Amino acid sequence: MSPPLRLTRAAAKARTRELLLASAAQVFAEQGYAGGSVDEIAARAGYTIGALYSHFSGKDELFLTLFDDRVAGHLRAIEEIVEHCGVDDDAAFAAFGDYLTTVADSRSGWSGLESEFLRYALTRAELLAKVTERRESARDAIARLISRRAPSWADAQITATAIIALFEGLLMQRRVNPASVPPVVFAGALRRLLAQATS
Amino acid sequence: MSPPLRLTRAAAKARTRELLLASAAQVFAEQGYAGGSVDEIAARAGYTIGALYSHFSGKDELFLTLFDDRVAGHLRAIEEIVEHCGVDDDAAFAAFGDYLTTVADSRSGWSGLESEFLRYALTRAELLAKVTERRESARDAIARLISRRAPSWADAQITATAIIALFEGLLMQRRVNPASVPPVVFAGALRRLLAQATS
DNA sequence: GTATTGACATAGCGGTCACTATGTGAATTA
DNA sequence: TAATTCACATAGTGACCGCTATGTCAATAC
Repeated sequence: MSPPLRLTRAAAKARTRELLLASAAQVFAEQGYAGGSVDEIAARAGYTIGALYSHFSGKDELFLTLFDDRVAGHLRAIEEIVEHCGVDDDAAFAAFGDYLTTVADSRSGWSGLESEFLRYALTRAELLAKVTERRESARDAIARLISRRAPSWADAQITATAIIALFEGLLMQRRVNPASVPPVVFAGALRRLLAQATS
Repeated sequence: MSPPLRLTRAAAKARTRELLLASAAQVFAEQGYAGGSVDEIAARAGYTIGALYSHFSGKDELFLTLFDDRVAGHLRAIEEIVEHCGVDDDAAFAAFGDYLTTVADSRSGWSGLESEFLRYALTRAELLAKVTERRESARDAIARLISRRAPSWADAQITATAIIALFEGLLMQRRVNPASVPPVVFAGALRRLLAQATS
């Protein structure tokens, strides 16, 4: 079970990379993107910035890698819901609500990070394109999930956007004061957003 | 109509303060809280940092002053809605939706700023208390507006929190891609959030 | 065993930023 | 008019940060 005392070069490198990423996730969660320094990220992983820069081109790429992992996780989770629930919308929505609740419980440190990075990217066209692409893929996965109940694809996309917006905002508020946003709220708000508009 | 060529000392000071605040609002909107520098704020107002620091104790106070003005504006607007619509909930909600739409149109530069500052304040207890106080006063104003339709005051507060969360998130998304969040969405999402939960 | 590679460390560069100590001159007061 | 005040300017200061140039030594290749 314990790691081999001697790792091959490749294995050691992969391990270092993972340690750096885990450290970055921690530091960004605690101090934000602008607030977290690459020195601290490296130090907490047990390395120096030299190591960090031999694995990542810079702070941006470090964050984008974490962002990618996260989006990929969401996509996988949603895909599983779709496969598992088939055409049973109610079950799918319930499972999605549960998923959001779980994420809210376990990843609240990420709250606000995406929007901070998004704002930071606003004035950097290349970066903005990358962030936008990832956000849109997440949005469209949700839109697919709810498209059967929406009048149109465009409407499903807008509702998905609203779901993401709501989720991010609630997550932030939950971080400030957990008591004011019990986890069940996520599922409840989702149900209301998905209710058919009556006019 | 034109300002007097000679201002009294007090009038000149007040004018300087307003110019600095307007400049700060612009710079923060463009570059965020961390990203905007006090030097640039002073320069854009036509002054130097010496002037800025003779009016405000620092960057935090500058932002908090703007934040106060903003919250005060919201409270005033909501109060007007309450007074104007009386017990007619539908009219009040429609007016509130209109208000949100107007704000979305005119103040999208503010998007993300509050949550950035909130996160920044998370590790500064004194600052966090001030920000939280202002946010709660805004939340409670909205909660009062919708309390008649909510099963309890606590529920009204949670719904108000969700409304704020949704609004901030949509505003951010609208800034990234205005086409993806037409203004009418704000009123629509509000209506759905206010719909009675059916189970 | 010798040569080569490359993962990571060390030290520092250039830049920015919030904030301060101090100066100055015009408005105010007496 | 002479003295005083104070709004604002000038010129730093120290700290931090992202990033890079370069060194080192152990793992690998031959």
